[in-house]
Amino acid sequence: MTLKLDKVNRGPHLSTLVASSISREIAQGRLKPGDQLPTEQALATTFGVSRNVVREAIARLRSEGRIWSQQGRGAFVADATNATVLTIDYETLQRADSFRNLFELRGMLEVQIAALAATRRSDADIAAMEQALDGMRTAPYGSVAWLKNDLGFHRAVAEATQNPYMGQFLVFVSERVRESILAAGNQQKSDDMARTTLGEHERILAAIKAGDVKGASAAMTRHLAGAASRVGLPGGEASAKPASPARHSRLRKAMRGQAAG
Amino acid sequence: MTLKLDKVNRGPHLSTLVASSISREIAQGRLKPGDQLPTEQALATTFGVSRNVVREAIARLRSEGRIWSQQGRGAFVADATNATVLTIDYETLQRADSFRNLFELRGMLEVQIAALAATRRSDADIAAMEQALDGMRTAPYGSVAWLKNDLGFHRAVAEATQNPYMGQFLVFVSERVRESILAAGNQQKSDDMARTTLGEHERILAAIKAGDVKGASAAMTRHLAGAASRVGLPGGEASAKPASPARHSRLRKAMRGQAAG
DNA sequence: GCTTGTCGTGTTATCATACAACCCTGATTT
DNA sequence: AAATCAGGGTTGTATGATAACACGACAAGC
Repeated sequence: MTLKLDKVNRGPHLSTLVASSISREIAQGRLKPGDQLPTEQALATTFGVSRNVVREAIARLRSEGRIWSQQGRGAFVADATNATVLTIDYETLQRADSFRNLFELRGMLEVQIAALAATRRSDADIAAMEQALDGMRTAPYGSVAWLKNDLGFHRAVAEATQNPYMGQFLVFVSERVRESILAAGNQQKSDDMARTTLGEHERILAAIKAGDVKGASAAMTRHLAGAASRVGLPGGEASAKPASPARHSRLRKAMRGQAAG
Repeated sequence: MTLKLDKVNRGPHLSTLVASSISREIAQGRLKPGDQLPTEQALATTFGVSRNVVREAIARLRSEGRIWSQQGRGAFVADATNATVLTIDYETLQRADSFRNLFELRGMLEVQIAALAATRRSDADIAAMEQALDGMRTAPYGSVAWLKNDLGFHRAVAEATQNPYMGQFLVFVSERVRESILAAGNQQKSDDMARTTLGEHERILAAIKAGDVKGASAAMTRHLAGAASRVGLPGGEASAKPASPARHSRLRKAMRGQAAG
């Protein structure tokens, strides 16, 4: 497990290995923005693969905005801000602080989205939320169907903002959070949890239905606090509300260590 | 005259065209999750390109989590939630409502981030913000250096939350907003704007420095409202520019026979 | 001196072909 | 009937070749 990757470890495709190898060179600063990559032929020989595989890796990195290439000149490392895609790789997801940070981001989005949804929801949006809630009622807690409807509810809330990017971002973050939970693997189920969770959702729906902005965000905040405790996070800090101000120095130190990874 | 070359020629690669074509088929529902894609050979002949090009496109879509493939079987459309990357394609960016929606999302993030930053900022974070502000003071309004420091300020605020994902998401959204502004192409500069914008930033910094949560979010809200009016958002909207006439090259011929886009 | 045109070299973009690894199906064998 | 094996189809990889393009060197012309 200490071995990072040299030959056959992760991706079943050689192009994946080549791509992550180059990607790591960039992330760790051995290839700086503006630097020219070795030629495809050179990369092919150094990696011991065909030029075709190298090209697939390059195509992938180019689509991610990490590099750009021009015919006749070569391939160059792009500026970090030019990344056209937002991606969170699987490895960092498995870290405990990543989980907490992602959850915090999700909470920030959810609370604001709930407030916005309360002002813009349509009848169709309400119907979608109710349908998702029904799906949760009939499915066992924690089952695939339950999770699907849970996500569906939150997506319906996001779509009630009439802003498609809200749902897009929220689903993306939520899926990362879910993967992170699965990676941690510490979830215990009980009928009690099912009832509590359902009740939280119902309160959110009621507030949105009533057009109660403050009530919607408050209900969502409570739901997130409950969800946090259910997955073993220290509670109510999920919202954007300030928590204990005394702890930020210790927290900062922890974050500095992470930034190096 | 200052020559602007920001408009990069988006993907003159055949693999890019093939990838977005397949991607569109998925997005518009003609290819549903679980469906099997045509074979690489079939795609190559229908697109009129070599199988190599198709493979680069497939590699790209696979890295985005849109499809998955298995040797000996074929390639299949993945579930939408399995997407490992969040991407906003260039075409939708040019629509006026996309701009407005993105701006709204950015504002939601910024305001919450500012509030959180006011509770968690460190001395180093403050220093980074001040440095960015200095950079804005010495650069002409709207110049590359000015924009760089503007983004740097907001990134510094995001990093003051001690949550790396905040900066990651905010920068991503902000860059899309900026591209969207460039696509619209209607920005007028004045020294007045420079002073106003700087003042708004200074108030944000002061509130964060003082640990004033409500003040920080209020100052950020004001800044965003000002920025919105400066890019002509509230009453008038960013004009939707018609697509520039595509240069006629051999490449486009490969796209014929493809569903109308 | 300076510009302009041409050419050669190196690199990427694309094409074409071949083989290996693998999956699936169905006939053959046990 | 069950296990085995052969065959075709598909993706994964390798290899070689050609076209398009960039860039510097060099010579020709002013």
